[in-house]
Amino acid sequence: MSSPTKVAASSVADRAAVQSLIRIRETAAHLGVLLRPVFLEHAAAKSTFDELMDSVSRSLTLAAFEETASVAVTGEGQLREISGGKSKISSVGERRRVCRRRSRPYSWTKVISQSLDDGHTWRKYGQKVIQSAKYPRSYFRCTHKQDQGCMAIRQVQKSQDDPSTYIVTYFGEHTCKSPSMAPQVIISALDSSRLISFGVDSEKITRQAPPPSLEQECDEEVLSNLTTVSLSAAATSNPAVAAPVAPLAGHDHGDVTSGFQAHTSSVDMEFMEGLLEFENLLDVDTDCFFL
DNA sequence: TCCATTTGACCGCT
DNA sequence: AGCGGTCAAATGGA
Repeated sequence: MSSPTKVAASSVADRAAVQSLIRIRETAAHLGVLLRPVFLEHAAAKSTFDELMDSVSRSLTLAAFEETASVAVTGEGQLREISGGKSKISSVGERRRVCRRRSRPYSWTKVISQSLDDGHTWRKYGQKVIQSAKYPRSYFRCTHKQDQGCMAIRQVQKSQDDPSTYIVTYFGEHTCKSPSMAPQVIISALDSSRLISFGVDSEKITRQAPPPSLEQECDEEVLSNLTTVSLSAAATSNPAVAAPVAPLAGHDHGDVTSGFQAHTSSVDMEFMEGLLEFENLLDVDTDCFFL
């Protein structure tokens, strides 16, 4: 164990490095958006750009992990109190749970043009008008949260630029055993490889996500945060991601796939919307580790 | 009657 | 204090 001071210093350096990488990626992502028409015509330009984004993403992921790890080592005493702070008990009584974790450091975003059917069944649990956003944001959780403790969550919002497309942000991974598993981005923070992998790896899914108790929402969220998801340009070259799933009638188990139904066609992985989430990695505290 | 969606209110985080 | 995420009662459809 290194001294807390030393680790703290390196943590500051790591953080600065990560922030620089985030800026780089932000800029590159902007560029990517601007060059979209060019990419349509020049596949080579697209693949080069993808490579660039991939490199940045990987660097960012690794740097963020380093930073996260150092926090994990030193941050024991700085654990944020989950249920602490203001625990207002409203007149409604104890209807509300005090413990609601917000931190979801790992996410990835898709911009999809027609279908929101990703092969999973989602249940809408909220909708919110977002400041400075034209369209409201809808909140979905996996239908199997109750029966299988699946903590996958997604947010859907119409694109302001192109209302015919939706910006879908996923949080956590599916641990449910849905027969219509869509490709998932899976990695365990405890996985020594620390690599980003796209595609289905059912072994990892089942192994890393012990079915949590349904009454332990807070702990469940900690578990879900263990899933490291990084949006990588490599995803665009992965057919499994580019062509998610066949519609397969959408409804398995008799559940209704929530949201705006249509048929899947093109799925573009976009980085823009995922960038800010990545910054959350900086704020990831020891909640993400079993300590 | 059951289940998904809607929506206002609550609450965490910055 | 304000914004965004979540809860849960109300509502509606099958």
